[in-house]
Amino acid sequence: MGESKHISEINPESGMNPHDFNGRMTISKLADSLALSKGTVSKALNGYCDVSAETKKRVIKAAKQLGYRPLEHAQAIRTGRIKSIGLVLQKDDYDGYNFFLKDFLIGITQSIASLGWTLTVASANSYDDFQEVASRLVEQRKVDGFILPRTKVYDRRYAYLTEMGVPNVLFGRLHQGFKDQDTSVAWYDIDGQCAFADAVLRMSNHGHSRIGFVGAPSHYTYAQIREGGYLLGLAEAGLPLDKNLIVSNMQTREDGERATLMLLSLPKPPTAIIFTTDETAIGAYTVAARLGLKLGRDLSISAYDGTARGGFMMPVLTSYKVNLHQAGSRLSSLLINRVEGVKPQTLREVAYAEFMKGGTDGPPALNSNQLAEKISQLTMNMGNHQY
Amino acid sequence: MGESKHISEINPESGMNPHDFNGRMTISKLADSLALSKGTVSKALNGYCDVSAETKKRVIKAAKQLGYRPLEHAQAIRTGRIKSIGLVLQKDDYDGYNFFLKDFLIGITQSIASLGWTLTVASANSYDDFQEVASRLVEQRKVDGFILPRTKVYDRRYAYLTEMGVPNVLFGRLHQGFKDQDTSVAWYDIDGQCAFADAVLRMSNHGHSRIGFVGAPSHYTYAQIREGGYLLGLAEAGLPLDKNLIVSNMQTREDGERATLMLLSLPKPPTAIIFTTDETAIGAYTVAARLGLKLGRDLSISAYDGTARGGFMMPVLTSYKVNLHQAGSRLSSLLINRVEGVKPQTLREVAYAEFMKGGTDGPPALNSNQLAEKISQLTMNMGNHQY
DNA sequence: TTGCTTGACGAAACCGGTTTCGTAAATCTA
DNA sequence: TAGATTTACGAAACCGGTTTCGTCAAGCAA
Repeated sequence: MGESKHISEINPESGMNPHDFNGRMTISKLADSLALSKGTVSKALNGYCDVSAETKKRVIKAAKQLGYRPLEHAQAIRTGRIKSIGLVLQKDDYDGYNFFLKDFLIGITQSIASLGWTLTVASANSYDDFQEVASRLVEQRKVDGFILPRTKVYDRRYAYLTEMGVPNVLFGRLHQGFKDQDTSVAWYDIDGQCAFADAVLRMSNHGHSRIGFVGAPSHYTYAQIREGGYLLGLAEAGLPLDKNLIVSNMQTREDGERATLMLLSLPKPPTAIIFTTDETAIGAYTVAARLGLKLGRDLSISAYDGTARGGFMMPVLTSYKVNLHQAGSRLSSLLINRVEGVKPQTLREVAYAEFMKGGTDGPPALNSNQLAEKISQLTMNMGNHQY
Repeated sequence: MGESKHISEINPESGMNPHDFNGRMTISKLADSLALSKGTVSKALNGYCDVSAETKKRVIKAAKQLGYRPLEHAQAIRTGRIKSIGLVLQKDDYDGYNFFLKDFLIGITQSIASLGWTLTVASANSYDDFQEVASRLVEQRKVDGFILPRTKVYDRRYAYLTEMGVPNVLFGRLHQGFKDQDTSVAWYDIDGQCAFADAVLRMSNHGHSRIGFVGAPSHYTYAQIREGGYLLGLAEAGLPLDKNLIVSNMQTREDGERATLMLLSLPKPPTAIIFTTDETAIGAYTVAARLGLKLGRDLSISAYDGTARGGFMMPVLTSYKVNLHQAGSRLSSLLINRVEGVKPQTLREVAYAEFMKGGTDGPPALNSNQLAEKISQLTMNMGNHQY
């Protein structure tokens, strides 16, 4: 906030010396060297049709030779396009993606770099804050559009951006009945349904008939989809649905502990539990250790995400691995298309998670009754004072 | 790559409707409403001294009322400042920070948002690639300077940027003898030396006299500094230095396993091991489990980083927690100062890691000889075929 | 041949800012 | 009070691009 400025104040100690870049090739210099006007050069480079094919070739060749690259923010003041993708991290978001954020970011940046686009990262404290952060970025033209990770069933970020006419692509789908669902939503999703159906079938094939499910907060679309997969899997395996075996709205590791405990305390406990996320599944390790149950034998579990920390556990957590590098890459590609005016209806993709066999699932050593018996003995021995 | 463009081609389906923002307050409109020239308004807003104090007040007030905010990339074409910080993620970087990347990014973005700066994230495949990525960002004026995480002893990124006159701030220090060390380096570091000296003292206070050390790749400055802390701690505790107790250049969890095994196979094994990173320390869990050693009793370990996955382990890993949110915040502040011409000599800060007591350290149940005895028995029983 | 298109380019306006420079009025000297 | 400075602002150039518009020459049909 300098109160005064003079020409002489230009600081020679300043880190960036503007003169370093005075040799930069500008469109005017390029035009001079071609004996054309800069308008014509601009038009040639941007593919306007009122420039002859021959001239276009000459210009493009010279541009390459002389290393001309337009200054994108100079273009932007006219075109309104800054060639930048926005990603807003939410501080209050409890996400396993944290563990793979680097993969995701590299996926995005690698795929956009060759197109001359960049990634602008911002952060918000909450969903409400998002609105402010996003509008600042858009008004300041820092960003042409947004990738919206962790889609909620009714996603206010999507609603807000779409209303403002700001391009966006969802990582995950919306609720079926969400307004404009059919016309203006672009998304990329990794299908949880088939993965969870598969998980149930695997457990069933191991010989489990009572299979529990630990769900995520239901405002996330993925939570509903994965639960749907669980139900589908039960149906396909010919197993009855027992609502007591479903615990919903679990998110943290501690939630996972509680959920595991609740399920194992049932009169007829499940011999296998399928967790919506690796995070909650980790909670089962603690409970199993306390109860003296061996995972993969006394109790089978499997999860979804395929995060590194599942691989750190002993035994390694059986899970479905999500390719976040690819997700970042595809999402940014979809968004760029969206910014360039492609209709959202055509910008929808589904990918699939990859099964990663760990050591936490296997044939049940005990049936449900035996397991209940064992648990009650064990907790008795422990004086039952912990629970 | 449209081969031709016509006015009529403006796509009404295009996501971003430029007209949405035509209502934006520009400096010209602001000037009109004040009956001043836009030059004067610009000068008033930028604190030039040839505008009367009264006019300045009027202008600033009106700007606030009308919600005027300059378009930063329009300013940039004249000033050369885009008010953006660059961060290049390296794909080949094996880093524990991955687990805290979100914290780090939020730390950066939160502290710069209020100043109107943004964060531009890019990625490179290697240190060589860094040069290309960085120069593209600078030439295109996408970025005013860089935060350089994971400083190496001889950091080529720093050398390159400094030579090009591009502002940068290191996360970590350089080697003492690095050229320009004293004049042109700005950095933020979390001091590992005192943490590792402290770790040794704690183990010593527990009653350990043979304390091992597992080091990180020595081209990282932090590896040298932390090892220095270990040596300092031994001296302070009055313990002799036994070079057999030091294993260097370890990075992954598997490295940690190997290192632990090597140390425990010594004729006089350490009863405590201090790991440079959480990552390598995790490897000790596997080895301890295999050998039937109870961490925190038969073998004590402590580490550094304080990553979440240390907290997931059982028992919880004793570690020193690094505040990456704060690091991001301070680094960006230092960089902005650097960009604005503050001399690097004054842009150096040290912070300290916080001790996090877990369950992996405690008084030794066995002395070194007893431990060796136990290990040899255990490995015998296992038929010794695994090693 | 004449008149009408069309093609291909340049001049100039424009985008939203910053900065230089000129100058009238106010203030200060002598 | 005249002359010299300052003060405070406007006009206009400028940054590096894009886009509109005018125009001239070539090509076309009548």
